[in-house]
Amino acid sequence: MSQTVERALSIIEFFADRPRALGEIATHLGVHKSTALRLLQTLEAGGFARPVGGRYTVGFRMVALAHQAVDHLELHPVAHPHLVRLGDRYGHTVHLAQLVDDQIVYVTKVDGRGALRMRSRVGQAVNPQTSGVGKAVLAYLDEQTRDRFLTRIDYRPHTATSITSPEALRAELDRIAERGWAEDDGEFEDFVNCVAVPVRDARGRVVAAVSITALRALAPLEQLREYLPDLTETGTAISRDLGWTADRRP
Amino acid sequence: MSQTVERALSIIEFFADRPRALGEIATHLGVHKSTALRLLQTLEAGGFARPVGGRYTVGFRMVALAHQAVDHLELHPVAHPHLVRLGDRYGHTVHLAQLVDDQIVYVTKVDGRGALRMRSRVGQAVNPQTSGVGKAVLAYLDEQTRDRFLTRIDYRPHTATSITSPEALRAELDRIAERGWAEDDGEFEDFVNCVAVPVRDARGRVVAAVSITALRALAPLEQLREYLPDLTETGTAISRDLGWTADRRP
DNA sequence: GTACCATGTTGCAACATGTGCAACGAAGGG
DNA sequence: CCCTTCGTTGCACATGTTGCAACATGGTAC
Repeated sequence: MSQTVERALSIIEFFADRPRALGEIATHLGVHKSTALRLLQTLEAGGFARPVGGRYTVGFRMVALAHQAVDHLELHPVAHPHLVRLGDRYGHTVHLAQLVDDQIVYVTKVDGRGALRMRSRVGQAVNPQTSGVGKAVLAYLDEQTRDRFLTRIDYRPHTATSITSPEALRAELDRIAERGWAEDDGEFEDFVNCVAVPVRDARGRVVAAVSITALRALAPLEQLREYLPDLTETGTAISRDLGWTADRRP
Repeated sequence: MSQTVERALSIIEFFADRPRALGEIATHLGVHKSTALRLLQTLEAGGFARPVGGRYTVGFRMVALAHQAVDHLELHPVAHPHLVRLGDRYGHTVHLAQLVDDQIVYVTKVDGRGALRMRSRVGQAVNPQTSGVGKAVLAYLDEQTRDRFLTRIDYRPHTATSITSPEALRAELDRIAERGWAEDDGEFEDFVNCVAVPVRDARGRVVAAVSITALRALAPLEQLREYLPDLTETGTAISRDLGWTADRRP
């Protein structure tokens, strides 16, 4: 493991939050200003840092590479048009989260038409137990993988409706697997709710989930549930585009 | 400048293109496998790399940081809803490109409803002379900045309609400044055309441009020009949201 | 079944590379 | 005009990075 690279990455983490001056960065790392400067110069030369008013931020080369990476995820280009259609029709925020190794990560996001934007971000890992997409994926995982998730989860409640024990979560997941869709009843932020359905790959395994999210004040769960036929159809359409055919259900 | 960090960034560039195996990466850098491995392990630990089937790709932490950075650009959150509205209404691809230092960079992109997607990418620098957004920004720059752009440009033609000399470009920019909008008549790829208008900040300076882009076969320039009243209104609306008022024209 | 090749991984010694220091220049405030 | 603060440069030292050789693993051919 390379100390120098570790420091460089740590710098990026630091100024991604907000632009930072050289001095700040040096003290943050606990190194001499000259050391920080040389790392920054290297990052800047590579387009990973960019000076702005005497401070440094994330450079555009890094942004472009990250977007390129998302485009390369097989799911993103396939699913995107479907999500846009959903967003168009209902005006609420639409998410696609994908199972990647031991995480469930937002891969696409279509903002709703309202003035507020959800805090979620593409590339961010979701809380499996407090989000619709998380539960929609968990519900269909094989025993072993699901258990690995269940034991790693931090069950501290975010809101009054949060699921706070593996047992409760397991029961909820069974219910979800049976009826074919999941919901988030303000379990992460009490003023936000959503409905979600799974997405399958060519081998019939659930690899992702699509959700429609809205402020409770704008569209309560009862209303979101009315979108389920369309949402389910969208989930199936994406699955089909990925090569799935109904008869190959595992 | 740090050689180690340089190598690490070079690795990211390399596997962002497509997933790469350790051996490939080592020979690409011209270093020993063990060296490449340690750099990769560091990148992986920091979430900047991610193993996938014996190869490495861009990690999700890096993606999340890049998205965070774009959200922090003042323009992006302000302009995004306006662009979505345009995309909704016409179904064509909408771009927002911002002037950042000595580059014009795509900051937001709303994909059209067609099956094809434009190759452009958020974070990518645009060709100033062959794109609508590029020319719409150039047209309003102060002499000095504009000239710096004009001399740095590579005037090799991309298509039959490309502008191939500083003189021709300068004339075109004057025309644009006069009428208030720019167009790209297949100057980068002959089957793509677009119209673009400038966006001003609170001080009245042009800092960005919005464009509607479409395949010529789908919507030729004559049709795109019909969107100009709406597009102009959108540009003005974004400018107003940035604090601009018509009387502060410089 | 075995031999072979390609691939990724670890321990170690050598030295190239990154490090902190001190000194300098520039910019801004009292 | 002095003083402080911040970024930048040159240099000597030693720390962290490097390549090597040996090992481990998995796949392929015979």
